[in-house]
Amino acid sequence: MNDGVDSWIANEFSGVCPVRDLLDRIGDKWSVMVVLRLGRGTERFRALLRAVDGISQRMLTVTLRALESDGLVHREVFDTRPPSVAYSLTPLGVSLLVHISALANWAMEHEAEVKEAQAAFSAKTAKAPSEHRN
Amino acid sequence: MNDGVDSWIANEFSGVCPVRDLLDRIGDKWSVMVVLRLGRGTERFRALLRAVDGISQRMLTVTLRALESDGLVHREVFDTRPPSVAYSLTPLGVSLLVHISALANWAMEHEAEVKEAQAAFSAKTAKAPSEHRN
DNA sequence: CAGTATCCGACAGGATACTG
DNA sequence: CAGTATCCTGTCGGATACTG
Repeated sequence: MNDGVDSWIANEFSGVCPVRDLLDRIGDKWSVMVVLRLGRGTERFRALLRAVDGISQRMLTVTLRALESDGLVHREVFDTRPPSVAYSLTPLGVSLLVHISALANWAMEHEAEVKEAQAAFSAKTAKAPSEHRN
Repeated sequence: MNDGVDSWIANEFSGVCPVRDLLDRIGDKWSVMVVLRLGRGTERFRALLRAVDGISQRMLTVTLRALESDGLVHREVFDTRPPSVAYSLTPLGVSLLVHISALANWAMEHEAEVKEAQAAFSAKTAKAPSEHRN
């Protein structure tokens, strides 16, 4: 199953690698959120803007362009009045969505564990340094 | 399978969500690379520094601290001369590694498709704008 | 509605020097 | 070796205003 990554990691691991590329793309602030949302189905610009909470118009445009250029998102323009543009996942995008969803699920399942670990870590580091209070 | 994310997306999708949190953590430049590398087994600071190509000493420290505080990485100090510190994945880290590896594999499998899409996109956008040459 | 163009602040992260 | 402390730059991304 993991033979692909495994062998790659075993050899040189880094330098020029597809994982770095992938992260440089969808590792940004919004890509994953947009892909997840589009996983529900085709959606228009405005709708996405409202759905993906906190994203600015500019960043939605930028993100969609990037995803489109990577072949993950399909953009279809309808010459209506007022103009309308629909975005949807390409088959490639769907194939990625699977893994992203898995990651999202992991995040939800282990949310508590992470918070617990953070609390433990804070407690541990709080007493370690010779407390220099302000 | 996806019912977790799905129902969440269906409701409000965004706002405060575990996926945002996860991305804010491991969505940075190095976390995923380090986790992938540690997936091979315990490794010491220097070794990691050499293995994860391109990372600076500072960023390795910062990244490891973050991963440790999230409970994904375990840090063990050996009081030797010279000092030695070993890093390894916690069970939680391993559970995440599974999905990250899947993503890494996806990246490798679809590397060509993405590049193809990018070429097509460049070609398409190259003629659209009223070429303003430098 | 669906963008594009600017401006700008915040912060991620690289380089370097120093410590136990 | 395994860090910490500083400094400094690039760029990510938010706010705002304008266009077809």
